[in-house]
Amino acid sequence: MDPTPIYEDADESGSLAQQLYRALETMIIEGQLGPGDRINEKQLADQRGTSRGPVREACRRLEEAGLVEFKVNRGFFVRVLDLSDILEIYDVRAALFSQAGRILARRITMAQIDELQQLQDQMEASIEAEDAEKFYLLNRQFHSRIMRFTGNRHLADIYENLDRELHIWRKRALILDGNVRASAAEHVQIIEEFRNGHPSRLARILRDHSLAGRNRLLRTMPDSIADTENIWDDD
Amino acid sequence: MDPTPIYEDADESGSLAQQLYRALETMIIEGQLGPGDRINEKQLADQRGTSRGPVREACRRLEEAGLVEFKVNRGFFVRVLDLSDILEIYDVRAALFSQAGRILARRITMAQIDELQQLQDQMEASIEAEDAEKFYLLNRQFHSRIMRFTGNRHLADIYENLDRELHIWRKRALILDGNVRASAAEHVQIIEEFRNGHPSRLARILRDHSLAGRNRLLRTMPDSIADTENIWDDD
DNA sequence: TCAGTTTTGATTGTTGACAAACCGCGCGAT
DNA sequence: ATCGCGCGGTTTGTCAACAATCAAAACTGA
Repeated sequence: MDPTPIYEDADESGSLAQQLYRALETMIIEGQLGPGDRINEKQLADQRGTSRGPVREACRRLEEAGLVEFKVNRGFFVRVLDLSDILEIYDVRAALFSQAGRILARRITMAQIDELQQLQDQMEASIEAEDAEKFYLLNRQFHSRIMRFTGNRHLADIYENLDRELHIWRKRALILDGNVRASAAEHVQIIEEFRNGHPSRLARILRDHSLAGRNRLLRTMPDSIADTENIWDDD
Repeated sequence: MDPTPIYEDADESGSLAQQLYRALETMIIEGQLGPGDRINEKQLADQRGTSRGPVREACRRLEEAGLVEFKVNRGFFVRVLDLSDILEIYDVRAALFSQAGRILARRITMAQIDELQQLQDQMEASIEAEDAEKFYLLNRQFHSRIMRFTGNRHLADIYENLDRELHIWRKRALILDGNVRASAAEHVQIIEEFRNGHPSRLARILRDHSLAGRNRLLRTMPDSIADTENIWDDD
C-alpha cells in the first residue's frame, strides 16, 4: 500500500551524495574541517564506505553554495572568509531582513508571534543560566523562523545560506557578555513591532537589528578594525 | 618555457565539469532545454564526448544554483517556475536593489555613472530601432552593472543568480511596447539620482523600479492574475 | 651548504562497467 | 473495455581502475 519506508532514518535519505553533502556541511560547521583545509576525496570516501563519485558530487554542491572552493587539479578546500566577506554578507543580510519586515507586517500570524515570544523567553532564560551555546542556537533559530514566516522560500533559502557562511566565523566569538543582553532587548522591540504591523517601521527595525549584530561581531574581533565605513547612515 | 596553452579556447577552461556547467547553463537559458525537461546523462555525455561523471558534477552545481531539480532514481530536470516563484524572486530582487542604492549613494564614481548613461543611450537607440532583443540584453546589463558597482560580490552574485532564474521566464514575454519606454524613463531618473547621492532616496527609487518591473511582467502574462497582494504599500 | 633538478608517493580527473530502479508495453483475467 | 501484472529496454547509482597532475622528498653538482 504505502511504498515509502516506515521511518526516515536520521540521514539515510536517498543518494549517497545527499548524505555526504550533509555530513560535509556539519563537518565544516562544527569545525572538524577548518577554513583552508583540503577535503581528501579518497580518505573521506573510505571513511564513509563509498567511492569518490558521490563525494565529488557533494563537493560540487558545496562549491556552488559557497562553503567550499575548488582548484583544478588541487581539489576542494573549505572556504576561508576574510573581514570584507563578513561585511558584505551582513549588508545583504540586512537587506533581506528589511524586506522580511515589509512582508511580515501584513502576514504574520498571532501563532507565529507567539512562537517568536517563546524563543525569546528561552533566550532570556539561557542568558540567566549563562548558557552561551544555547543562546546562540536559539538566536539563530529566532532569525531563521522570521525568514520562514515570510512564506518566501527564496528569501529564506538565501538567508540561510548566508547565515551558514557567517556561522563558521561567528562561532569563534561565542561569548556571553553585554552584547547578548542588547540583542535580546532588540528582540523585545521587534516582537512588539510585529504586533503593530507597520511595514516601513518593521523594515527599519529589522534592518537596524541586523546592522547592530554586525557591529557587535566587529567589536569582538581581535584587533577590531575600528570605524569601518558605515553605509547605513541615511541622508 | 610557458607551460600554459597558447590560447584559451572558447570554453576549454579546466575541468570537464566546468565546461558542462556552462554548456548546460546556456542550453537552459537559450531554451534548448525547456522547463520540466529531463537531462539525459548518457546522451549528453556522448554528445560532448565525455563520461557521465563530469555531467553529474555539473548538474549538482546547477541543482544548488536552483536551475535544475533532482529526483532520486529519476535524474535531473530543468526547474519549472510558477507565478509564486516569480513573485518571490522579484521581492528579493527589490530588496537587493534597495541595498545597492544605499551602498552606491556613497561610492559610485563618475566613470561608473557614465557607463550607465552609455548603456541607457544604447537602450534608447534600440527602442527607436524597435530592436527588442537588444533592448532586453542592454537592460539586463544595466542592472547587472549597478550590482557589480556596489563592490559587494555576494550581493552581485546573488542578484545574478536570481536574474538567471527569472530570465528563463522573462524571455517569453519579450515585447517592445509601452513598457520599455516606461522602464527607460525610470532609468533616466535613476541615473539622475545617482548624481545626487541620497542613500535613502536612491534605495527607494531602485526598489520602486524593481517593483515596477515586476508589475510590468505580470501585465504581460496570459490571464494576468490581477490584484496580487501588493506588499509594497508602506504604512 | 645550497640552488636546481629528478624521483616518487599521493591525489585528483576521467572513464567504462555493472547493479538497481524505473517506465512503458503487452498480455490475460474479469 | 479496463485493470493488474510481469517483462524488457532504458536510465540512474555506484564503483574500481587507470591516466594525469601535483607537492615534497631525495639527489646532484657546484
